[in-house]
Order: sequence, then structure tokens, then C-alpha cells
Amino acid sequence: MNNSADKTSFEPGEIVTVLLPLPIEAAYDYRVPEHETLVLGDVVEVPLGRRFEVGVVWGPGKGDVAAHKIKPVVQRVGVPPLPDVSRKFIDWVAAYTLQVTGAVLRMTLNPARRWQPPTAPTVIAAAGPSLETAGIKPTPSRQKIMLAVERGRTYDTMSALAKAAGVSAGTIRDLIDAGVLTLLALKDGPQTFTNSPPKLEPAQHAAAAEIGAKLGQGFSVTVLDGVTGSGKTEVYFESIADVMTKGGQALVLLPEIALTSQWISRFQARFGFAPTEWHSDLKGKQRRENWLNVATAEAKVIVGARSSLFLPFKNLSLIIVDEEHDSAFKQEEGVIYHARDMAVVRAREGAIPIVLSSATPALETMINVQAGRYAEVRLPSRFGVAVLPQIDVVDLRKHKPEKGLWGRAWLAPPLVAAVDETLRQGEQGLLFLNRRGYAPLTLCNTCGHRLHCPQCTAWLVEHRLTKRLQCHHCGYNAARPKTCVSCGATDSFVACGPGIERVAEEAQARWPDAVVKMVASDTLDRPSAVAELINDILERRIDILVGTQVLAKGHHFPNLTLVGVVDADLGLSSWDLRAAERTYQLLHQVSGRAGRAERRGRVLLQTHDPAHPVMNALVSGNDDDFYSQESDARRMLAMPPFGRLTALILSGPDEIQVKAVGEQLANVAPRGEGIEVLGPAPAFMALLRGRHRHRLLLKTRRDIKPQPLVKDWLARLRIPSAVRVQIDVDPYSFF
DNA sequence: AGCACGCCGACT
DNA sequence: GTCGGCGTGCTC
Repeated sequence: MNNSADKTSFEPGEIVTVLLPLPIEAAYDYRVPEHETLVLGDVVEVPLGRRFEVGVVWGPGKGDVAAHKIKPVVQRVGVPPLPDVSRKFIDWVAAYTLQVTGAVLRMTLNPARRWQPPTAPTVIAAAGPSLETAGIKPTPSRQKIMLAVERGRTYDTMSALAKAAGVSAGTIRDLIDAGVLTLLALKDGPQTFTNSPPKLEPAQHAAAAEIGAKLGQGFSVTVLDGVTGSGKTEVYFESIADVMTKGGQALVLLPEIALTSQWISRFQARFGFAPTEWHSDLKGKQRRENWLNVATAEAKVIVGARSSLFLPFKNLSLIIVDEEHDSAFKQEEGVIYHARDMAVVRAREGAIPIVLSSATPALETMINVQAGRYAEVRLPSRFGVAVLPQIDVVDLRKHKPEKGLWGRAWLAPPLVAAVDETLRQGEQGLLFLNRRGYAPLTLCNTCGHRLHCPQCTAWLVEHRLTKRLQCHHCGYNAARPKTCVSCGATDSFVACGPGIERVAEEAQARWPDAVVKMVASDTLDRPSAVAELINDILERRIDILVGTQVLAKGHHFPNLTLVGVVDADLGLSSWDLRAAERTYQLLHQVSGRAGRAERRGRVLLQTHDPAHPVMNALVSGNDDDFYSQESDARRMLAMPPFGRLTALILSGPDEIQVKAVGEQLANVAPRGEGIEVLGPAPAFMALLRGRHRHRLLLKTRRDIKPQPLVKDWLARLRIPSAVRVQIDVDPYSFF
């Protein structure tokens, strides 16, 4: 073998392969231009067809394409080259998830496409000369602008100044041109931090020391396991402080963007500066700036959703996955991957420690702890004086909700009594139901027709707040029809089952003097809405909260002492491998909202199945039993993590064609010891956004790698282009 | 992902 | 007659 595979630098005229951030499997060959030397990882602009794209030098040329087709690289783009670790990580993720490498690269490179040389951040300020000295006519609007910038006041953008001065933005441009206003370059200091460590409990101190000992010692996985309120965040903040003093970068992954602003304020209180954010709704300029800061290691601490894992870190030294059990880490669309699992791989590739933090670790994580692959650090109790809440079940078979003047009821007498008591004490209660809208199903009282989405297999959910019927799986929404589309009866539609709007209606009717506030993901659309809500709760302007799982996470409400779970069985019915586990985690989390200060909280779980292992585990507080039962069940069925699953999802506009392709695939499915193929079967959402979906499931023994099997399998068949095949390695949703 | 090529329906 | 719909295929 020659050393061409180890070659890292390429001279003019040599051929390199460039990976493009497009759904193209292979990297393409390009020629190194005159007067340039390219190295692996260089970000370059290349011609592609009749356009230009930005890609990354991925390796030496393959020479598998005719020489006359090979075009030269245009130029290197002015961003740092992609580090070795990033490139290895992208290759690894693509190979494991069976996604096209270019599509994985896209997640890393997106902000570098359409690259513009970064403009130094500027602010608008007074330049010095007055309107008169500059020879400008002092019109009223110009004077308003000058008033707004006097005494050194500055503005980030022209529109900000225009708004502050109460003028239109056009007037400002003129004043800049005339030299009355100026764009002042912002001196962009490095992130400096003030270390103000809080007093840690002995257990927190010990935990922090144990994790701290892993820093700089290569790859390790540590599970930080402690109940809500035990102070996990303070513990890993210690390690972040350590990383910062040593000049490394730390990444904190959170399951949802909604949680970041709250996390950031905690971080800021502790360290005196804002960490760098990364998530999907970061806007253009900020996005490019943050990306570049990560690549130059100017950004020391990065907090973000799953996609931040793919940032081009220059010197990543620590990864924290907060709420690691959260299924939101599983990306289900586009490039399908599990951010927690890939984060562990990223840590391994980068030879750095990773911390998985949760009050209710995923079963997979617990099994890795038991097998000795992951270390575990437990925080035993709640911080300070707070104690865990008292959890009880309300057996809905014995205690039926009593109808009221408002109609059907969903709150059983014991829960009603508990709310009464809570209000009497001047404390707050939370009624939890993980279902948005008024009613999950609307049907015709005359003929029984059920209103469903025209392009999905889903009922339309009535939202009285917006007076619309909505599909929760696509954007479809419609007004409630006056007459039944099926039988023509007028005003015959009735609501079936509860959503939070309906529970809020009942709560308001039962407690007319209480302030009832309904909270769901669609009512918390603006960041300011979250802040307002938190304030209203803290300042006791709300008595009863009615909400979905957006309320289950994070917040600290000292006066909230009662949590009523309206339907504890809700998550259990689904045909999902992890249904019990997820329900346990969610209910555990929402229970943690009750009573965190000196008042002991109380939780009531309304259920039809009080003997269910999930209810037992919650009531007894004995999660070890629950985990071992779940684990035995999975082992028996050879389900993950004791076996491996890979799903193939076929979709297309023509159901017959999709089904036919599914059957053809089943006919040529891989066979052998420890290999099993299930399906094709209509997917759980058999019709989604107008596409019919069928699924096949490949189940393999733990020691058999599914990726080569799937590749061979798909190569055996020519699949019509109208049918799309998506591969989901380690699927979370089952059907 | 873009973008062109190509082959069928209603318009200045 | 052409404009334009989007199915199919290629880009080093």
C-alpha cells in the first residue's frame, strides 16, 4: 500500500474528493486549483452542474470518473477547516444510521453554505457633528433621531433606532451618509466568566468531584442520576467551570428549545455571561456568527437542541446531555438519529467525557450502567428541606367523575376534594393532561360519522380557543361544519373525550372564584409568554394550572403543592415498545412539580388500572423494581437493548404501489439465524401529509449488525422513484 | 438539493 | 401554435 490514504495535503493539479452537503452518497472528484494547497477538511466552493456549492475536502481523488469531467475547485471559503473529529463523526453517523453522508454533512455545514465574510458587529451611534455643523436641515424627524442617540446611546439595528425615535428607517440612512450617525464597531471580547460557585451539599460535592476527575482523561460515560430538585445542574456546572478554566469547549444538549431560555438564565446567574445558543430558529446573522464562534473556539459553552451536536467544535472537551431519557432527542424526520446515542459516539470519537443527566434515566442507559459500560453518580435526595411528594392513585372504576351543569366531567371526587383543600390553603394546583385542544374526537350524534383529517390517519381535534378543527400531525385545520358531511344532519356534532380546554372549562365551573390558566405548547409560542407565565405563577396570580407536558419540565414553583393527573393511562395504550417507560418518566417528572419548597406536595393519579406496574412504581417510589421488570420483559422478547430493531418506512402517494413495494421487499428479506422480518404493515399513521405509509421491521440479535443486511436487502430490488424508503435504525415509534 | 430535460394539457 | 405542469435523472 502507498500512503495515499494518509495524505492530508494536496498541491495544485492533484485530484481531491469533495463531499457536498446534498443528498448525494459519494464525494465528487475535483482538481486543486493553481496557487492553492488544500488540506483535508478545507471548506471549498466548487462548481456543480451550472451552479456553485460549498463542500468539504474529504480525501484523495478516487479517479473513478472520466478525467475530462473533473472540474477545478473555485476557491477556499474563509472559514476554519472541519476538524478530523467532525469528519470522522459524520462518516460514522452516516454509516450507522444508513443515511446519505452528504445529508449528514449538511447538518454541520449549513451555515457555511452561501458564506459571506463575517461582518464585524456594529451599533449605530452619534458620530459627533450636529445636524447644523453637517449642514443638514434639522427636520422634526431628524431631531427625534438625534435625541434618541444623545449621551452615547447606541442601537443594534437601524430599525431599532427608528422604533426608538418614532421615525421611519429611511431617514436614518441619510444621516449615516451625511456623517451625523456612524456605525460603531463593537469590540467583541472573549467570553470571560465570573465563577461564583454556590454552596453545594456534601452529596453534590462528591458527585461533582467524581465527574471532575474524568475531565481530560479520555472517553467516559457518566450517568448523573438524581430526583427532580436534587441539584444535578449545579453539579455539572462545576465541570463546565473546570473546562472553561482549561480553555476547552463544553456542549450542553437539551431536549427542547423551550427549555433553553430558562437554562440560560440559570447559567448566566452562575457564570455572569450568556452561553452560545444553537437551535433551529436562530436567525441568519446570529446563526452564522455562533457557528463561526464554535469553529474558532471563541464560544466556550454551547447550549442547544439535538442539531448542536453536529457543530464544528474546535476543542470540544465535555458533553452534557440533560434529561437524557427524553424522546425528543430522537430526530424522526430527514436524517433520523438519536442525539443522545450519537452524543456518546461523538464523545468517543473526540476522546472526551460525556455526562447523561436524568431523574429517570432511559432503560437502555440503566442497562449500560449495570453492565459496567457507564459509570453512575447518584444524588440521593432533594436539595434543602423539600421532600418528595406523596403520590396516590384515584381508581376511576370506583370514583366516577360527577356530572355538573357544564356537562360531562373528568375530575373524580377525590381529586376535586384535593383541589378544594389546596385552594383553601391558598396554594396552587396543576391539572395535567397530555392532550391539547377541547376534545380529541368529534362525531355526529345522528349517524356516528367521525371527523378526520383528509390527508392523515387522525381525528380532527376541536380547539374552541381558535374555533377550529385541527389535525395534530399536519397543518390541516378547518371550521366546524354546520351540517354533517355524511348524513346532512344539522348541529349534530358532539365532542368526545377530554382535552385540556375541556378540563379547564370544568375547573372554572367547579371553582368559579379561582383563576384558571390553560397552558399548552400552542399557547406558549413566544419566549415572552413563558416568562410571563412563570411570573404569574410565582406571584400567585394563578390558582389552577391546566396543562400538557410543557408544564412537566424544569420550573420551580414553591407554592404549587398539588398535581392531579387527569388520565394517567393515556400513554399506556399505544403500541409502543417504550409506552410504559415513557409514561413512567413523564408522570414522574410532572409529579416532581408538586411541593418543592418547605411544603410537601401531593400527587393524585386518575387511572382505570391502579395495579399497573407504572402506577405501582410511582406510588411506592421504587423505580428499581420498575426498571428490572421492564428490563426482564424486554430481554424475554429480545427487544432493545437486548436485540436490535431497524424500520423501513415506505411512503408514496399511491397506496397500492407502496403496499406492492412492501411485499416485494418482504419477499427478498434477509434470512438467517437471529434475523427476523415483520411486515409490511400499514404504519401507525398510515396516511401522513397525503402520503401512504407502510413499514417493515427488521429484528436482529444484539451481535448482528443490521446495516450490511439492510444495504444488501435494498440492493436486491429496484424501487420506483415515486416510493420513498426511509431507514430508521433503532426506531422509537413502533408502527 | 437544484436544475434541466421531456412529454402532455389549456391559454395569450 | 406555445406556456407550464411536475415526473425522471444527473451533477465530479
